[in-house]
Amino acid sequence: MAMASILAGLKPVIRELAAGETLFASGDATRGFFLVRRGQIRLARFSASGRETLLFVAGPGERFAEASLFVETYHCDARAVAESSVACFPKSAALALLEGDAIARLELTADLARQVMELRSALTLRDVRSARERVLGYLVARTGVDGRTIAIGGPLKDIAAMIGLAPEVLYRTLAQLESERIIRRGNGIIELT
Amino acid sequence: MAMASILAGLKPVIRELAAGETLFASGDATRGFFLVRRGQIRLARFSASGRETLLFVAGPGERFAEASLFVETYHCDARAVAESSVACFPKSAALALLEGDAIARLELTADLARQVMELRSALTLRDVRSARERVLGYLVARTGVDGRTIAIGGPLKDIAAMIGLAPEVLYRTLAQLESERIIRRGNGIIELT
DNA sequence: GCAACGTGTTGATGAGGGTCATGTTCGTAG
DNA sequence: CTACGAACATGACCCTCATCAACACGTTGC
Repeated sequence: MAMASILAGLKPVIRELAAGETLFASGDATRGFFLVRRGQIRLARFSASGRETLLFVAGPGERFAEASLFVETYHCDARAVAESSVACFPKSAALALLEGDAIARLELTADLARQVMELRSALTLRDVRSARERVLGYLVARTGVDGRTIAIGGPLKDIAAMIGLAPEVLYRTLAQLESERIIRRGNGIIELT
Repeated sequence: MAMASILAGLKPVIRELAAGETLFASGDATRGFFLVRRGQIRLARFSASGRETLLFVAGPGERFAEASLFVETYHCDARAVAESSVACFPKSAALALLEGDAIARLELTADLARQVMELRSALTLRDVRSARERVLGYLVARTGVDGRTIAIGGPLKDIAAMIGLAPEVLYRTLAQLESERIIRRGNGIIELT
């Protein structure tokens, strides 16, 4: 991951969380940003009326609350869905690194810019109503340099969640595309024809 | 807008585009990032098979291709949907400013972080299947400091597009919420009760 | 004044994906 | 080797949202 060399310059504090435990709450003073090592952290916001808005569910390898580096208090609640382990990168050290190290600075900015691009792509993909077209759009966007093959890392149901489809619908759609010879599947690989 | 003071340090090149005109194409050397002044710019990617993936449609006041500052070539096509005017902020000047000016640097990074947060919120909102809950989630997320009122800028159909609903569905949902006394509407304002 | 246009609004309809149920395959722990 | 669970797969049903249609309303143009 691009952030590795940045993170290497910081001393994260490892924090273990039980299922349901709160990492931080809305209004708390920001301590820094986090990286999920194990488990899942759920970021949500509660409105005045008590209604909950789910913002993000961070899984292993994912960072969250990066934007907290630039604000004084957290604007959402972070709670562990399951028993989890997170690395906490303190705000002061991260900002100091951002001030002093030109490489780290460019890297963080570039990484954020890349995230913006990816998120925009993901968001636009959701505008595609048809499951068939959405799946095809996802596959096309994820083709490697040859423009034909897609490596499947992890279970299909995760992909389904990522593109906003029920797992069954993704299974069905892939099966249909395969029967129409539009894709070929095998061994963690999908190939467009 | 947060970027205003950054942008002030650069000398944008104003470019007028006719409807359908191409601003840049995939593979072109990156010139910088852009700000839409008037019209709409459509960012899309074409796969090897000719299939198109829509990435983003930037409207007035929106920037795009910020990530191009950190890569050598554009990874998508930018075409004007309608007759448009864009400001082009040259890559070299933006990067130099990012190197030299600590304030501008923090501002750009903070702005990108904020965008990441917003995009994540928008993406998560799409996971809400029910139109009713999605609209409520959007409203709650957009409440001002009082936690009750939402200012409506622009037509409702734009909001519908933003949250991924057909305009009719949004009209209906708002009407229903109003009839249930959950919201009140009037004069470009929606109030939660 | 009227026509043209876009937004907002509501009704009727249908297709498409969600959900539930059931079964199969595969990997892994024991 | 077996047992168990998770992912994968597929069938059936249903509900919801997209779509089409018709219309009201305000604005702009001539």
